[in-house]
Amino acid sequence: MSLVNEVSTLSYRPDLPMIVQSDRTILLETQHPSYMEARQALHGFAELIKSPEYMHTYRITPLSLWNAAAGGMTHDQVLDTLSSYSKYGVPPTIVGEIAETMGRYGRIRLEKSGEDLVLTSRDPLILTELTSYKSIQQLLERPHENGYVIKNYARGLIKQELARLGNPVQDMAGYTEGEPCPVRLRETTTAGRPFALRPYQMEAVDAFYSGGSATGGSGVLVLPCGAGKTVIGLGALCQLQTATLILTTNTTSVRQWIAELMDKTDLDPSMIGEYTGDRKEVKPVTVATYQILTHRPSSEDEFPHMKLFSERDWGLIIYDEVHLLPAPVFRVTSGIQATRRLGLTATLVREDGREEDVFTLIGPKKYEVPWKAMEEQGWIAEAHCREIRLPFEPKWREAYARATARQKFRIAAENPRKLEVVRYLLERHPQDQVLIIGQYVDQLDQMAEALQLPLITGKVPESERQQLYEQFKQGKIKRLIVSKVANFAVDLPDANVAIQISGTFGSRQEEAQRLGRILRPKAEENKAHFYTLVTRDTREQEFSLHRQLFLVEQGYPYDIIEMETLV
DNA sequence: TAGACAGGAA
DNA sequence: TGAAATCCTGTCTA
Repeated sequence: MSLVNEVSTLSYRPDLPMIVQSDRTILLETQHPSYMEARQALHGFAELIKSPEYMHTYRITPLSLWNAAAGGMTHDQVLDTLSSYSKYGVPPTIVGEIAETMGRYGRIRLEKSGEDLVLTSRDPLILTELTSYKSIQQLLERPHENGYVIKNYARGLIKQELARLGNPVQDMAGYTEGEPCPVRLRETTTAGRPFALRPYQMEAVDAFYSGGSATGGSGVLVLPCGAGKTVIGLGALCQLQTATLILTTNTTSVRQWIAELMDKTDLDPSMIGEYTGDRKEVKPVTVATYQILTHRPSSEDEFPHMKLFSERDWGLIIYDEVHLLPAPVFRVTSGIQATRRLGLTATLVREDGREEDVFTLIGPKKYEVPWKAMEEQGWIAEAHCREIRLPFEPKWREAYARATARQKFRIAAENPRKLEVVRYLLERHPQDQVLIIGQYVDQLDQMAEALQLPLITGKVPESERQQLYEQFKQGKIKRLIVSKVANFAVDLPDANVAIQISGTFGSRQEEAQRLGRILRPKAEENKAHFYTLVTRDTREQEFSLHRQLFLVEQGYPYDIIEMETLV
């Protein structure tokens, strides 16, 4: 470390792409020849927070460092990466902070001692310091030769509280095995096609399980859309052979999990249960929605369906789309820390900032497949992202200027000139399957009317949706306009071009999901196009930048095109 | 007993 | 920052 220190203060290397600042942010030049390489290296322990055209800003946070540490990265590796790309070396204060922060991961542990759960540390002083907090004290039962025995219900609470105090706990107390459930992956699907986990899917399952019952067995796997999250869940289930509760976002997804369980495992259908508004089955493998868990007759009542967590001796709980996990489910999860937990997601970021709860209550990031790596291996299509900026007509510019902050975003989003650009793009892609995606139903209505194209919103009955999906899938329809239904519909057919005419305020995961819609590998030319239409110099442009962060972090550059250069 | 629909929730 | 979609439950109809 002292070596890094010396080098960093002595040298100036103008040929390198990065500046590490003492506020733990990093500036990265995007035009630099080693930009891609540096981006990839940074991705392991820093978070992208701004991505204007020439200079990206990353930030190193405690959470990003702990996730890196949980993945086996050392602070020397982090510092090596930083110093090997940094023009001015690494400020000495940062060197110290990174070592200190990463050192905190694993410094405090929970261990099992007979029936007791013991909070312990190699460093008795730190234990004394932390247990002097009232909030911690009230969770302790009594002293122990290695530390403190905690109250039996406090396993989750104490981890949350200590993480809040900046000290993540490494939970080594192990898990209950759960009710056994013999199950294996099949080698051929019901349709007779050979089936096996792809290499990265196997690695993901191993990463989740590795370390056995103490360290392994809880955590989050981060996989792009189309990477086969469900299949990886099945892999974990077959690895553990235990009663499993699978939680997901909506009923379509519940049915899809069940279909996959039937198709790709040797479980008898009588062993698989659906727990939704329609049915309340509790079987060795049960699939439920988050919504039924959080439903309550009135806001003063208890959550009657939360008892599902204790209705069977679950050995594994799978949280699908863990970035959407609702707050009450976090609370219950805090109380069931002895059960193995697997989180699946395409984006670890939550727009509500509860990443820390995911880290402490579900577990650290265990494995991540970068989108670009999937693209290189041909598992997903190669995508081109373009932002097209267009002007207002004077009349609209005026309305925008007069509008309140609230209305501004919507006025910019509904800029009628977007229609011209959509027309132009449709002409450019005569043979492609195109999805036009938007946020406001009024705007979509007008667009559908003007272009004479079919439109799907939440109002369209399920049967009609299925029909349109089917025609689109067969190529009988080549264009489809969709509202936010596109975010939820698992059964939305694949396209190879998406035109986003408006999006929500700045949701990174929505952007990722929409790009995911067009990333299924294509038979002929394995290429996909993602266009996003934005009114120039408005709030819409700001929010668009925020939405793009996640994809830029994954290595998708956005080409900026001015509308005037198109027509 | 199933399906349609309204109303509330997050 | 706001709009839209979804889900769950209860009630009504056939």
